[in-house]
Amino acid sequence: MHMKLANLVGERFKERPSDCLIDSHALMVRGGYIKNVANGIYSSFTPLKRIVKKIEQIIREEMDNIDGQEVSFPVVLPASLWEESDRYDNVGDELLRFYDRNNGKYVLGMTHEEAAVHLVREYAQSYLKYPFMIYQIQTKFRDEARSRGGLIRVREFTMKDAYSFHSSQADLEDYYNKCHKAYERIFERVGLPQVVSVASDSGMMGGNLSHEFMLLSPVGEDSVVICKSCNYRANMDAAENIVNNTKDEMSNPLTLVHTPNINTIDDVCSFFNTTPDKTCKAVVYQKESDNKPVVLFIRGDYEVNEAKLKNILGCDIYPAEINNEHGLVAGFIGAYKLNTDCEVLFDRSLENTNNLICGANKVDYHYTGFDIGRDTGNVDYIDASKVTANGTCPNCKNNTLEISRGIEVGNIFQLGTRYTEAMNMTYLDEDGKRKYPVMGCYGIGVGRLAAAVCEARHDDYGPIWPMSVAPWQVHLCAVRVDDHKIKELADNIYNQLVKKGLEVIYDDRSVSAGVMFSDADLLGVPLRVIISPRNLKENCCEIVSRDKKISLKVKLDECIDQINDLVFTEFAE
RNA sequence: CGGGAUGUGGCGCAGUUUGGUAGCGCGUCUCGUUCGGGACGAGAAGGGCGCAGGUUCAAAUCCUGUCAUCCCGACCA
Repeated sequence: MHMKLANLVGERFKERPSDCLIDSHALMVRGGYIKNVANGIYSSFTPLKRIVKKIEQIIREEMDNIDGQEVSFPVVLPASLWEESDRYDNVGDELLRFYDRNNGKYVLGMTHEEAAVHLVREYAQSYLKYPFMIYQIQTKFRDEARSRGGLIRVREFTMKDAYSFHSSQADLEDYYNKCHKAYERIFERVGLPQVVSVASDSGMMGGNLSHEFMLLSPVGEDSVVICKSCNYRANMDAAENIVNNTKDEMSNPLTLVHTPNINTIDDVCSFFNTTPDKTCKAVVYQKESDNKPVVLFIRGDYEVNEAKLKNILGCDIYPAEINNEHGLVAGFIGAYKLNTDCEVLFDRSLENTNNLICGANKVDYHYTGFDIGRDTGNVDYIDASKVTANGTCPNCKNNTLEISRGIEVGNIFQLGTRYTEAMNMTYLDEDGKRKYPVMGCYGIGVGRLAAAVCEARHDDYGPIWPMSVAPWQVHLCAVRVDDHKIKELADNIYNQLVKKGLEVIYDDRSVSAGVMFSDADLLGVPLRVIISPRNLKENCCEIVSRDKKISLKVKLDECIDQINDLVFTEFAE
């Protein structure tokens, strides 16, 4: 089998495609790794396919290492399975629903909890069968509202998803920790030791404890809260916001002020010549369940964390249109004497505040001197605001929180009995009683992980793949193949390297060195071997690493062993 | 689903304001000269301007509709 660059299907581009915003996307297009087929749907060329295979193999080894058994679920699932778990109607539009020729309802699998339960519920009827974990590496489809960033966020993608089943919560927790460690090994082996785990919001998966594995990167889509003083790390959606207010010594009396056309916090601040933290704003949402508005009061300088609010309300929410019903006066909603039949909530950012400016529930009027304790009586405060930079750490209480962006490359969930109960999967326990097994689930986006490696490890000229996932181990360049001696020698070295069992891409095109090296940069193979007249004169070949850290001249009769050594020692990460 | 932008040979773009029947760079093919970081010369192929209507003697340019892509937001195991 000859793997010559001249025959490699796919073209490489000199120029950056205009619609590629992030580097990994641009380099994967420029390097002939991917081609867009439709919105959020890509084909892969051979280089990416080889990378993905290696990543999958690493994942497989680590999953098998924690006693996982590889299985395969269908991509197309009957709606009835999703109705059993009550998700058919509860998951949003990202679940692609369709009908077959007999008008049967089906969905494209976006996650496989139902299929996993379906596969094992007859088998695992005795406590003696537990625990066990099954996993697959397979295509998922999620009809995302907006795909972006090349392989970072797509609609069709390959994912490793694992499902564990336990006869106790304690056993689940034990396994969860094992899986956490396995994930750390996976990310380290693919060349991303810097991936961190953060506490996360469980979202549509249900269940309790969950973690996300994040590659911190400015192009990431998630906000991650990290404490500089301790090891607290959480997704913004799950981060508790701690606000320590101190009251002014004197509470001024409530004073009605005429504020014509002043209906945003910015307007209020410039009108009163003050700052947003001295204001109380109202944010109105509508509940998905009954469409009723919910009013949340929050200090003017904080933002609503909709994920947390959603969890508190127990249903989906969306921004409300305020049409001056329910006693709500758009732009002038205030907590004092708000006469409404809506649910009213107070964020903890308002706890222990006074002398704030708030709306007066009357067009063109605000109050100053609002003292929440005095003017609204005793209210309960909820945690529904976003953490801010330099906020207080919920763990160590220092004001050392930082906010970064992160690419979520994997996650792990303690699901509990959410699915086994809904789908009536039970087993007989030691004590003779019928119980619901406890589940965990564990995902890694394979394509996204490849993109993340590229994002974290590249220069202006191309990706710098680690040996563990590189499409080839050695990139052999024959400069000046019109010289018969060069051609013969390079062919010979190629054959010897292949005979050694090395994965070699061989460039014997009759092109200028610049073209050859640029293409090699785009393919990002860790070791480059250069045969050229110049080297031949010294009876040498040149071995350089893609990251430029190694550059050697090696005698020809030693080069095969030397290359072999480098691949399996120096670069064996 | 809101807001913004863009669709012109394989890729990157100009031309649109002021309608006159499409151009540049890269790439591709042929020949020759070059040859260690995207060489040079000569020649050649390839698009009718996202799509559908309309206005006009004439539309890439104007109008209407529609589709697609990208960006911001909403949403998201």
